[in-house]
Amino acid sequence: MSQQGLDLIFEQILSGGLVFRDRNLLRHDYMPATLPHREEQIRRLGSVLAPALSRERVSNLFAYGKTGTGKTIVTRFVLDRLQRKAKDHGRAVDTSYVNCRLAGTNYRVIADLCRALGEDVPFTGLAVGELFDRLRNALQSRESAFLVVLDEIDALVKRSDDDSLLYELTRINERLDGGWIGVIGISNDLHFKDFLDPRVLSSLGEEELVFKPYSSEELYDILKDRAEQAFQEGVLDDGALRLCSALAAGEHGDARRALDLLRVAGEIGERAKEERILESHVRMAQQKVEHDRVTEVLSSLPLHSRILLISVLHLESARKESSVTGDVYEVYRGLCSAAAVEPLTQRRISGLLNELDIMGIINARVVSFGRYGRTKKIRLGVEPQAVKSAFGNDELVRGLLEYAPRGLPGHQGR
DNA sequence: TGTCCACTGGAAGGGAGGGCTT
DNA sequence: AAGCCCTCCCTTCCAGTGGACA
Repeated sequence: MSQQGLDLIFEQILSGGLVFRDRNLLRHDYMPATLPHREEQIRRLGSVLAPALSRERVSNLFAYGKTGTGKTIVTRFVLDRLQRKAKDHGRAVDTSYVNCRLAGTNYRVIADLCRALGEDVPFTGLAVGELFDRLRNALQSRESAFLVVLDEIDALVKRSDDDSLLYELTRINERLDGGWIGVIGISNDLHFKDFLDPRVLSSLGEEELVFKPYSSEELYDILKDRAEQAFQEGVLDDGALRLCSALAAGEHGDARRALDLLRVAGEIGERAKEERILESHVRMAQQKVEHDRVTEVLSSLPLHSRILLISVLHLESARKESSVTGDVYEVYRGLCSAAAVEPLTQRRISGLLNELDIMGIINARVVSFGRYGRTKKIRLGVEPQAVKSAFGNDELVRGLLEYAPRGLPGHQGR
């Protein structure tokens, strides 16, 4: 491309481009001035948290609903307004937002909370009890209200199979006479409550807030609101907007998904130098969004999961039917020895297969063959081509893609 | 009706890699 | 440096299981 051509692209982007006026409005972390169809939840959450302004303790709250139903943005929205109000009136309200799935462990969640209060803590090494002490001391010395948002709180409980963190957090106020802590738990698993200790549940679930999936019409309103400012006038076809809403509504009313589709559709049109964004662009966007998700997940897989996935791939291309755990494990061991890698045990592989299943990369189903035992039937859940291209950069694994394990077709499936 | 297969999945624990306090 | 305590990733052990078969 000539330097002039490149210059032109940059200029176009700087002037907002032919398609977009401001594409950032279509990102899901963008905070709009209003949140359509969530007035009820905003009011409820606002009234639960309002006492914080006068330093009174607030009830803990538990918000649940599926992904993209506005839980996170509503919470952030209300906290943001609350903090502004507090500032106007010279009151101190500290807030912290932690995504428990990203944080990963109890330790890291509390460490994040400590840091939000200005307490410097190491990323590992301390006893959890010690961290709690530090958190308590920080709260005590600040004498402020501390509102904590624990997003994807279910990940924490399920992973560590231990809700002591939540128990301690909800009880921390009992031993404080200066500041206090209010917990807002967010979960997209509606059955999450079943995992909780009744004591935690009664304390955390003092208030409950439910986020229903958006309907297609509601999504349309949300998208229209943002699209009007995000796109240049007259660029976006109304049919494209309707299709985005309908597709996302089909996927449990996910606003995040709808915004992604719209943004990617715009970008596809922009790159093709189209003057209008039509339904066809949304269809292409849908494919691209899915492809990107798979590629991202695949490229973040650790070595053994990669070898395992290649084993499934080999079996599937050799047989055209689903394989069982034992067969997959055998091929996996073969590949490991070809790559001079120490294989993991079958128990561990069984766990990895479950993980791949949850991610949607394979489909695994427990079946019984009666006299011939009980096992998992395993099929690849993504396009073989996607696996090959995602692993293309991995020298070690790329060799295994070409490697033909011995005795594959002769080994009959049942 | 009992047996038996090929696993599944829970539980416990080891050890590597890390940091803290004394 | 020693003694703790943490997480992460893994192994070992083993009870449990659905359903075809004798």
